[in-house]
Amino acid sequence: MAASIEDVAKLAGVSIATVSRSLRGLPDVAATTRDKVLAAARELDYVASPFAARLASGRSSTVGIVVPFVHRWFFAEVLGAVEAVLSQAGYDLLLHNLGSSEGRERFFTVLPVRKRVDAVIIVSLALTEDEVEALNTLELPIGMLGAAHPGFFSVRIDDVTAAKQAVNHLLSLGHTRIALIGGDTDDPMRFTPPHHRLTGYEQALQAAGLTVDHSLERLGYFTVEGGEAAMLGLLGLPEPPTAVFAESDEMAYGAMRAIRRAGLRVPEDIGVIGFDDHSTAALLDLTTIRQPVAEQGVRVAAALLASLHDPIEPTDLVLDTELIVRGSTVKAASVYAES
Amino acid sequence: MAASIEDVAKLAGVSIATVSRSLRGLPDVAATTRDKVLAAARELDYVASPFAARLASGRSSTVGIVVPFVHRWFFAEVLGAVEAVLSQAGYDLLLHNLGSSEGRERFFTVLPVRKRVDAVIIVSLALTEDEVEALNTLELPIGMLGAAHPGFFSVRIDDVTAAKQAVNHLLSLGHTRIALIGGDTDDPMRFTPPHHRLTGYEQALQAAGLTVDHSLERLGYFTVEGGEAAMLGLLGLPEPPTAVFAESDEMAYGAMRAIRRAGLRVPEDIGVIGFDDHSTAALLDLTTIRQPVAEQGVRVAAALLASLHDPIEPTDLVLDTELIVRGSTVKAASVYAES
DNA sequence: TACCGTGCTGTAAGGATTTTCAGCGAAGCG
DNA sequence: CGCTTCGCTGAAAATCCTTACAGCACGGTA
Repeated sequence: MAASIEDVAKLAGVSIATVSRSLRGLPDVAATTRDKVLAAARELDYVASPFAARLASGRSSTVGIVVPFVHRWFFAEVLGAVEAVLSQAGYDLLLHNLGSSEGRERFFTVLPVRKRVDAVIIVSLALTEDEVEALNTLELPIGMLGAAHPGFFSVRIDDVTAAKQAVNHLLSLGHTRIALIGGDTDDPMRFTPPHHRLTGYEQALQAAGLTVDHSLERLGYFTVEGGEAAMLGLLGLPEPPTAVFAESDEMAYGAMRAIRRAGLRVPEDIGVIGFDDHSTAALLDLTTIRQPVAEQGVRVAAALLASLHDPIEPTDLVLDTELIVRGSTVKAASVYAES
Repeated sequence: MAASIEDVAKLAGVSIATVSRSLRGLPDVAATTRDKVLAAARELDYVASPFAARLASGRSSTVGIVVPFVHRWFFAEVLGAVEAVLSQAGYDLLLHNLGSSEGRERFFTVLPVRKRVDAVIIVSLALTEDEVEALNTLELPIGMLGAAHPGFFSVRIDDVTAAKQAVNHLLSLGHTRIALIGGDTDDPMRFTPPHHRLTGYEQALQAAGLTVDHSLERLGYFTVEGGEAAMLGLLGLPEPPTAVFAESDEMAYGAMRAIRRAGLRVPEDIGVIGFDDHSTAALLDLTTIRQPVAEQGVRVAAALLASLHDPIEPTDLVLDTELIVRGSTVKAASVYAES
């Protein structure tokens, strides 16, 4: 049988109230008393029951995180960063993986985090008004990552600007026929990136005095296969593009594969730029836009922890992205492209 | 203010005990009574406080999962599978990411899952006796994934056999000088795979009547860079290998890069086989050994849930691996290898 | 008719903390 | 020296459920 606070109190010769205070490092405990308590606790190998503590205090020492797909690189990376911050602060992490739009719907109707977390992190979801309302009924600090919503604290990158960064890089190399391979802007999961990156793409072209050719915009799935299919479509055009901006590295990989299978070279015939700086981007020598993934995770987590003490204002923190130039846009020592 | 069980009882005109029973679907409640209670609960938007329930019942409805590095592909994949099973059963998932050997040590000394989970899943860790002892003090059902330990339930693949599968494939192609690029068998994180795969590699060679040449065994990091460095070493040998078995797809990627940078071709000059069937393996046209990752997750999770009702025996469940032949060992339409 | 089981329901005892409030001795102050 | 303040400690209420047990009404059995 595990020891209870009463056993510790008895052994230390104090009341349970004093044990509680000592163990939690509260003030108003004499140093000698505290030492006695700590010694007793150590001897009995005592740990407070978190559930009893949570029930009594009303605080759960837990934060919930909601991600669309844990197994995808971006989300797994975020999760790792968030977990590190929280566990170090003594907080538990309650993971909710949506997996599909049904899962998403279930989450927002059931709200399985109710009465069990102190704060919630929402990753990469563009919230509907109903969802916002549902979240508000929780009356908890909410942190968003990778998307923003008025009234909520958020950490993200500026997808519009980042997309411009990508397109401008292609423009600076002299390309004028630049295609876009992106995610479906009508995606039921309502990711924000596709929409914003498409906007950035179009704005960059217009700013350069080019007209937007919608036949060069291919929207589909956020996967390698999706990128490949989209590229095949582009290659079939009477006048194919000379460069492609893919909204994710994975789509870029698919595009590169399609280009090479068609007997063309990257970057000589068609330049490719991706987005994310996925861990394999360097390997595949893909030029891309790097976004600080772990940092975004650390920032939301830290902000939420802080908000538990003194409420913070719902700011929208925008982190910088960085252009990483590699061999898929600029002729260089591209291992896979060399003969 | 959120409604309490008492409010529901009052509204439904029954006692709180009946409310509790009704809401949890226990028998011994008249159908009409239950309906009244459910209606009242719905009207008040009532959800039981999990902490009060846990304190009163002694059950936590939570299972803890311990992974070395969440952000790595394999673990993220496992996590997703486990979460799906648990959340569907109404269980919470408490994530613990070790991150380093210090993190590992901290976990096993502090045992942060104490008094807060009903079961624990340990992923890919070869446990020391001290760690086993620590886990046993928890007196909880323990499930292992990707490793086994007598006395514990486990789900895994047979790394020795899988490694033989890989080497036999190379042998069947006529290779006789086959190198190994693997993980450090003295890794402080004590992953099991490196050790077993090395064993399988050696056994396969011996079974084929070949002598094991230790200069062809390169053990380092489980990363792209590690694989590349190892391959460089092999290429520098007086008589380089004609084929390489890498213990992970990522190391295989590194090896392929090193080979191509040296001006050699895959698979014509050197064949490469990996391990895992990582999501990018198809993209890079890498022959590999596929292991059922999600299935392992589903199996442990399900087994542990079952063990909460009636204790199961500590079986060791071994799932099959599968050889996936692609262009890195057999001349085919390898996109990146073509001139 | 007396008795017994059956099917439901309610009462009340936990469960293990946190936290409020009262209290006590000692020190400080005038 | 008397009174206040301060520092520390303990008693007990509060947190919100689950569950053992007792009890009640009713139909069935002997």
